[in-house]
Amino acid sequence: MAPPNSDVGDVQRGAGRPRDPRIEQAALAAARELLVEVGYARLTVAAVAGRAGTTKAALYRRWPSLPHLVYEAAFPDDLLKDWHLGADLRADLLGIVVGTRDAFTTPVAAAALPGLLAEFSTHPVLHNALLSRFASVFEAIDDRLRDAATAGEVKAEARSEDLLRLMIGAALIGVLLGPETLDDAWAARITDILLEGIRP
Amino acid sequence: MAPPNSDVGDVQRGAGRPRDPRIEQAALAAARELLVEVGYARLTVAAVAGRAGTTKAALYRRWPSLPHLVYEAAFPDDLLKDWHLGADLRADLLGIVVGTRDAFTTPVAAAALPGLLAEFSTHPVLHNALLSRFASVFEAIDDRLRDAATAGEVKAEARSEDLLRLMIGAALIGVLLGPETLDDAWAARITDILLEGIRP
DNA sequence: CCGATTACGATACTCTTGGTTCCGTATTCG
DNA sequence: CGAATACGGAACCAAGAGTATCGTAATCGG
Repeated sequence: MAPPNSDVGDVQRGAGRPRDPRIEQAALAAARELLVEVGYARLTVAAVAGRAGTTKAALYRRWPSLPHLVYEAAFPDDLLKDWHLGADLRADLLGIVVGTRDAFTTPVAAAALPGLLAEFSTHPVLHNALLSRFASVFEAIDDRLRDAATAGEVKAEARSEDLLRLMIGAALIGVLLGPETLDDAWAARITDILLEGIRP
Repeated sequence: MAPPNSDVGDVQRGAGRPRDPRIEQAALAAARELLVEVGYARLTVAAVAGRAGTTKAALYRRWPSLPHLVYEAAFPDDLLKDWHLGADLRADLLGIVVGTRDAFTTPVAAAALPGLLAEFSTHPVLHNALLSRFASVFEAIDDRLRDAATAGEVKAEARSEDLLRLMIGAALIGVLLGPETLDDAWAARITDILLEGIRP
């Protein structure tokens, strides 16, 4: 299970000189900066190492490849918070839409997302890592929808997985096409469509 | 305006030896095959040239870069057809959902899409080229929605751009997560959600 | 304190690949 | 015929991912 580390990479040390923890942070910070400055395509390991004040070897000691580093830099563990579901159904759905949008429209996330999506076919580990980020969301929305169904608020056949995919897809398309249109009014409109779409 | 060629690349010739038209076709076919066989990440120019029975130079004479070639191979002009909108609104929307899904779940399109999305930040030309593929769709759905609104079938505030993005996003997410779930039942469910979501 | 182990910075290195250039030859236009 | 362009073939260049080596530093177990 490994200690409270990240989704990817890293093993456990027993003896020998310990890793300098400041390097890990410096590397992630450098990657974030460079992602925004030069974009995913022009991001090089040497540049990250240089800005972090270390060397490529130190980075490859921590991450198996550049995409792994980028993933951890752009999608830290706490990116998706819990949204205290359970209040008004519309508020709950809106919260998920807004939360997904916010997670994707961070400058660093927006810069990293297209490139990472492309790497997913080559690095299934990363694919699963990002998916697992949404696992808790899926479960939450699934429960919430079930409750709403028994309460007669939504159709019984409504599938939480359809709903979640529509939400994520809308946010993703927005990022790929230009996040300037993803304002709060957009979130409200999307939420309304989806909510009305699953009412009985 | 250039002759009836493709969205990207190509200029006009006046004198000199004409290009062998079979090379263009052979290259596109080779690219399609290799995309499916090895994926976008492992697709190399040399491999395409080799399988097409020509050389890199001949390819770079036709396309400014590998992504341009891949784009033309994976998203030919006739990929998105018109759907004879105007009948039943639900049938029209379902047609768009199914059409988008089909366009994205082609083996070659599914293999090329993630990689191309990543290149869009580096090659705005490609970005616009793919977007223009949907321009006609957008216009058609916009008109159709306006008619439906005056007929009282949908809300007046319903935005065709929201609808189209939800459709494309859902199909895209499906491809990125695994197209095996995008069957006709899926298309029907998505269509129902969206349709009910914009009813008055 | 000692040996084993691992990390560190620095550097050099290998290998792949996108893209360019040059060659001699072939084809078309005017 | 001459200018222009394409062709296959091959060499070439530059960049960058990832690996390896070296001398040094830090930590652990004994």
